Amino acid sequence: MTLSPDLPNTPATRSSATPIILDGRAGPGAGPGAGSEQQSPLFDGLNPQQLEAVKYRGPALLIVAGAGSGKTSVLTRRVAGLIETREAWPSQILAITFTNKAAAEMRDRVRGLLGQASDGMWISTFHSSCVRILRREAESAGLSTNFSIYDSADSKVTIKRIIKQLDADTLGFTPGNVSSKISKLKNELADVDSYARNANMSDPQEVMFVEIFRQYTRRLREASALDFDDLIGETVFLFRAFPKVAALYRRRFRHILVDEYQDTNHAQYALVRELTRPVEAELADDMEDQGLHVKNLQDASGQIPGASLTVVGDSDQSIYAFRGASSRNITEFERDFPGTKVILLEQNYRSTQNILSAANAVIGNNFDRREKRLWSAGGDGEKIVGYTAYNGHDEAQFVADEIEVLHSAGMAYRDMAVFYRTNAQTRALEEILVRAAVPYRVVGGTKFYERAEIKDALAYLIAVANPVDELALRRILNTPKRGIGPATETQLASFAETNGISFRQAMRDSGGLGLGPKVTGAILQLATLLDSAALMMDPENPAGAANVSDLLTFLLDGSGLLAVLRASRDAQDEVRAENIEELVAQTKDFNRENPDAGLVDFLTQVSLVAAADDLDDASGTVSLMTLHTAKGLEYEAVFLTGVEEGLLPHQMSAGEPGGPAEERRLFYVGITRARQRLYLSLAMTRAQFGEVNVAMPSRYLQEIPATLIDWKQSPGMANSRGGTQPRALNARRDGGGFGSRSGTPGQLPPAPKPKTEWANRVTAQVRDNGDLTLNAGDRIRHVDFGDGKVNQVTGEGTKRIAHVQFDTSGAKKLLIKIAPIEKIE
DNA sequence: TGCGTCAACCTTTTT
DNA sequence: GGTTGACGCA
Repeated sequence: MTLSPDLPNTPATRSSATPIILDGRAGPGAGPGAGSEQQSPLFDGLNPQQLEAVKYRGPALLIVAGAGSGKTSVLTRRVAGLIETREAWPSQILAITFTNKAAAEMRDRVRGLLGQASDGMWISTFHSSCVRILRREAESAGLSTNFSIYDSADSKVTIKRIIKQLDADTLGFTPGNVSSKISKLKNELADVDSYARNANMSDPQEVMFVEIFRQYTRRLREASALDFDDLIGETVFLFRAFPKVAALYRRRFRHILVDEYQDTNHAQYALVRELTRPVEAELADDMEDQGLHVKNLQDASGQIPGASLTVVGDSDQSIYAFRGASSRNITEFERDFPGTKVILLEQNYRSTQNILSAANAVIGNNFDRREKRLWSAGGDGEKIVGYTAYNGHDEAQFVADEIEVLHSAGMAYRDMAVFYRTNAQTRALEEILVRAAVPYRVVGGTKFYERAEIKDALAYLIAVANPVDELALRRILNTPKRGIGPATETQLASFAETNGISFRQAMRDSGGLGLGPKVTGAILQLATLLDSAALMMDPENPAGAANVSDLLTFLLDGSGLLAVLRASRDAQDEVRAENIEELVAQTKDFNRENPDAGLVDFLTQVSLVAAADDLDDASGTVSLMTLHTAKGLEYEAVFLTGVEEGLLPHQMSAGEPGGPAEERRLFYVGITRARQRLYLSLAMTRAQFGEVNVAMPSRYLQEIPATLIDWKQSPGMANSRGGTQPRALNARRDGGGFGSRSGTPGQLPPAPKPKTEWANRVTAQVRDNGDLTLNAGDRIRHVDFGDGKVNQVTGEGTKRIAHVQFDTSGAKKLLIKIAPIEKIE
């Protein structure tokens, strides 16, 4: 195994001042000697295309960057170059990424290159940039500066209420389909009115949808809230409606860089367009008169030319079409921005040639793409390892075993990742990884800020920050339980509606509603709590201007939210209480890191965290994530699981135009994350909704040349020997068994080393062994693995781990407390 | 109003 | 397999 343990093997340990993409793995031709006239370390070790991409100057630059071709490095050096040569002030640069993590990484790297000189740049996500603009320009935008940001769950709750109120479910409307339709429309910059103008109003379905959309829009406005899509759309509308406001930002940002351009949707495209338009001479002169110093920016005709635009993208990695992303933006870039220079980066510095060959072969099946072939100077490397498991647990066991093999060969856990198509697949993986005592982290999934108890606690903060946010108020109304039921809630809501007052005011006035004294008391108490909390944050109040963590503590104490959870005997509530304490700790961190920031800033940051953002490179654990989350990341070893029909490509994608092609890109993205080792695994049966279904190998597997894969257990083998004869694996497609497509019979060779049949057949069985004590030398019997000898016991308490040599299943680590084992003599 | 039980539905991917 | 909603009872 060539794991090259001597190489600097994590991104985290690399100094950002070194040529990041070209560390010890760089091949010939990429190293020094690419030019001798360069004085700046910015140009060190770049290949000719990269160098050109860093140095080129012009109105528009499109960098078509294949996976692993060093685009982030190019982008950061380009930014640094603009500053170093004094072509731009930091404040004139706007760099946009898709995730906060990518933004943070770019910021760090630029800081590594420039030091303090990088302060003042805007390096952030589309959404964060837009929030920043909208809060600054709230007055023009017709918003309050403290507007709430609704995540998709918030939107769905709101829509659900509207559907219920309108009885629209009888027409087949669900929160899911309505919210995705509204989202699509907003991504196309449509609003209710523009949609209604073109709607077929003789269709009752259509009429109802317009009504839902209208009410949704109204509710958000009344709550002073914007949903995710609004953040972009409203910024575009703001710029279009207020040329003077737009001119401020057009003047300010002279260099705009957009990463992952293939994943921009129409609204984001429009935003980029608006920002890169020139400022008309007349407007520029006005600005000069107001003391805004634009003289040196104006050209001969007096206008301020549009900002220079650099976009980086790869249509082969476009995986967000479902969210309205359109690779049209990248294919039509040259037409949209005349005078564009296009640079292709095809040399890959990440993966072995075997991995790249597989990736190229797979993506080559997508027609209608610009031909691009990744190549590496780093050598073939190991073969891809394939494994066909009996079921999801067996697959997970394979992953766990291989992780341990890699780990004992010297690879750190943090350099390994397990990918899957759907979040539901984590269950089996987690069960096995816990049992096998493999340290892991699930990235994304049920995110911290999406947990119910965290949303409850945050709703208290939101209710203070934005008193008219009815959604937040209704969430906390009876959380923790104070005897305010749905009936009372509805009464308060209609009381507010009929009197034209806010829900919050209705709570304050609830004394006159004739509700029971207990209920009234509870409502008034909550209203008072929120009012005094608001006073704490009021800058006018001399004793006020409390920080976020003080406020949160005050609200938790006053509401009893935390106390109730602590008092509960439910073990789950214990976890929930810990989560809330974690949130308190986070507010303290926030205060420390952002001494000048307030409540609204904290809530904004929380609203915009993405799955990949909480990924901690230093955690020392294996990372588990969806293929979507994996984009932009890289690992020494990658396990791509569930490579089955129905999962990858996913069932749901089959009906959608371009679905299978997008799924193929997803597979491609997964493959290209791997540096040294790639594992592809699938299961013959997979449990779904507690039901076991037969799975077939993914069509994409056949697109990888057989010579690149070393099957430890091939689909064909599993078919012939796994005792599942009637369920011939590829029967539906060609009847010839797996791999006999289009005249290439037996593309997949039989497995070289027939292992013990289903030695790994693993069940989901878990037990609690309580106080079972094991010592080195003991013999044990495992439900799945059979008998074995304990070599060593490590760890303490509930985390004790037995290192066992099984007679037939090899060496494994087991978490003693929950492993299905017993001691034998 | 709260709580228990049962049934339905679910799962694509996410800023 | 796990959550959410409807329904019925205290």
